[in-house]
Amino acid sequence: MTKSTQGASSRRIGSEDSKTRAALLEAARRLMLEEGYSAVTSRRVAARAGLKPQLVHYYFRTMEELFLTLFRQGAEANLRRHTEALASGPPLRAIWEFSRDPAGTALTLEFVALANHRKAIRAELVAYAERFRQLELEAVRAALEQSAEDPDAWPPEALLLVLAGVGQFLAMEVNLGMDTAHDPTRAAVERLLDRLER
Amino acid sequence: MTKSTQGASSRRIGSEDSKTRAALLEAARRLMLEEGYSAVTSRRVAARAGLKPQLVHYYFRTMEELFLTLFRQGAEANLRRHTEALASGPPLRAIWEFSRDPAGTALTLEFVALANHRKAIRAELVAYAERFRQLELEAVRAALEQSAEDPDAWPPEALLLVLAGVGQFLAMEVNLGMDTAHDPTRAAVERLLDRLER
DNA sequence: GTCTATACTTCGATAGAC
DNA sequence: GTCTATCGAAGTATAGAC
Repeated sequence: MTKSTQGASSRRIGSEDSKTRAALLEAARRLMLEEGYSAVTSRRVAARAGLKPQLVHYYFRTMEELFLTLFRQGAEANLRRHTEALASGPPLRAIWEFSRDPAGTALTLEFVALANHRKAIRAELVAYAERFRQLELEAVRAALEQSAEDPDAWPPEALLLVLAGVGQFLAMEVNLGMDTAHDPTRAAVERLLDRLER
Repeated sequence: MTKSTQGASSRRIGSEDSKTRAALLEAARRLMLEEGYSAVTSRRVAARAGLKPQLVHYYFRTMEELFLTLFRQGAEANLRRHTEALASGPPLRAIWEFSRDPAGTALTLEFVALANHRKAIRAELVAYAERFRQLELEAVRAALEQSAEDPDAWPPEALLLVLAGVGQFLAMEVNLGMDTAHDPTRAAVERLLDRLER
């Protein structure tokens, strides 16, 4: 279902557990974070890893395949970490902290920009985003049931999107070097969380 | 202060009110919206406008100058429209509608991604973002003074960032084709606005 | 004031050597 | 299984012709 009808290009490809391949992925990840997705070219990735450019196309059929691999790797890791965080502490706070993390948000934003005009990447991104949403939604529902809050005023869906939306918005601005109106906003959200959790 | 110490390149540049120049800018805007900033290359912009690639560099010293011009144009127009909207109707609703507009958000997102690794563009984007924030903050303050809401629980700063953050977040997801949990969130925000305005 | 001929660099990708 | 030689297309930018 994944490598089906596409570019019959029968070129040979390197094994998935190659050390070189891992180095290329790591170089790509850093480049993307530091200079944006458009800096992730075969030549620059290779240079960053101290390798020859052609190696990128030995381990990845196309640049898109490299992007997809990079995204899946990060998304799976995040999914694991987030699942654990939701289980081991107050879940609403976990969602808030996760959403407002600047480094994570920077990478996400690059992938969203990329996804906006690359079909395959959008499909992958949306699929993972839905998994995150369901995971978080369950956690928020459980948390709200234990609180004395009126669920009609702010249903779990709305509370989740407020935490995620405001968190990511703040993180995005922090990455740009902005902080106007951030302090009172963070404080207000923290008060809300205090009221809802414990 | 703007075109100071930089690339002494004494090349001649076309006049700002040229029809060709406007066509190039319009082509660039469309490309950026439809395929992202990385599709905005001199060759593609020209092709889109039905012109020769070299013309891009006659009207703009560098591609960055084209991006800056494009951004300023849109930002100024938005500033005018938004100022008007804030004055002519319920301001909190105006902010909410403005923030959750998918087309506007798509362009903004591209510029943010671009700004994350281009100094000059970041400076320009941050400057305009601050002007927007001050403008909106005044409007929110005025609106809250007329409502019976407790200003300590949700100060103007926090209310503004919730409306802007959640709105943009929803718009971003809409652009990706997502809508899970959107309806209850929109409804909750609308109820809040109903309570605060009128 | 407007546009073109042209130079040089970097891009993704493949076929074939070890 | 791993890497290199090489190609054609596309990128930015400049100098100079009209």
